[in-house]
Amino acid sequence: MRKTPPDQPPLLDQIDRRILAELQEDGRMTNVELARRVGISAPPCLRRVRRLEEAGVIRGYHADTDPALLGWQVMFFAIVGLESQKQSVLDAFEQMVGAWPEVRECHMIRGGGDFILKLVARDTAHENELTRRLTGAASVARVTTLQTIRTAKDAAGVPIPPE
Amino acid sequence: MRKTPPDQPPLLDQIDRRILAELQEDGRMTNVELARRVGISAPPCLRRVRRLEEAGVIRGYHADTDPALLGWQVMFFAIVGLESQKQSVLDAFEQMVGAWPEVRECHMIRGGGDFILKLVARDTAHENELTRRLTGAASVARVTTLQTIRTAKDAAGVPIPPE
DNA sequence: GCTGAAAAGCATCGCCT
DNA sequence: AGGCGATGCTTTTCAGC
Repeated sequence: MRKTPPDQPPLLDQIDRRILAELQEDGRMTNVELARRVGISAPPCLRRVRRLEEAGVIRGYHADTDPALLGWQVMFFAIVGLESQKQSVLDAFEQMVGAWPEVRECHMIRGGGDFILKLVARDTAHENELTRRLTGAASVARVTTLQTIRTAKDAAGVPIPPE
Repeated sequence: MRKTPPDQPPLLDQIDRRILAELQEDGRMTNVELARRVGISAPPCLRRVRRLEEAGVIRGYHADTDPALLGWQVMFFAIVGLESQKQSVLDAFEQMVGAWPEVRECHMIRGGGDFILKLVARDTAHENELTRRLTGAASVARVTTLQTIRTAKDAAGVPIPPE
């Protein structure tokens, strides 16, 4: 089957893409420097950045901090299976782990009733305690943890395609 | 090169912690606004930020972009087991996936010879292709993929403890 | 360590091409 | 759409506390 829709006027042109790539790399770059790098002057560059922010393409800017230097020596993933796929159970689980500061990410997995979580812990004892809290939580059927011992890659953002 | 950190006294005081919490939330906040929020004037606030950057506590700043709006409709994790735990095999695998733009994170897992990867794909066909590329890569023994269908939480940075 | 003033640089607006 | 020039803020340095 052929592709259905003809391409609309590209919402993002080449300059927008370069802006996004630059700001994903250094989100605190000044607008003047950004404009210089993408080859336009500062005012239209700022207009483009604002437009990208308002369109939701840029959702925000965040400092990237070193977990170990802040006392989070352990990072681990947890794959959590629930006993039910009822919406109310899923929602309750998301709400619970959403309130735990150690849970940094929570994604529902295709297939039903499973989640993958990314967590930080101060040390192994803390990790064990968090795992026990997960295992013992309401509606949790099984928990598998994967402790990371080395991060070979941790890239910001997503690839910006050349198009 | 080796550097011995001479830090037994609290390297981070209460103000530093508030600076980190604010910049994790909004990495593009002006220094004047940051200083106002943490209750000091701008010059010492800027000095503290520079010190945190130079100490490696702040590793960088990144724009947070919307994957779906940039054409990455699928996010998934892959748990990859290798056939060997030899260092040269582990290194070769890390180097290979490190060069794939679709691989956003690659963590070695405790237990030996396993990795967890976070990837983005344009669509399900692209996801399948990436999975096949992983499965067929040198030294890869098994691949389990977990496609995310909903992200309930995706927090920036790490918790800043009150201490 | 902090404050305050001052110089340089930046963000941002209005207007023009 | 992009660029130029003007204005007000912000950043940054430098004194002095």
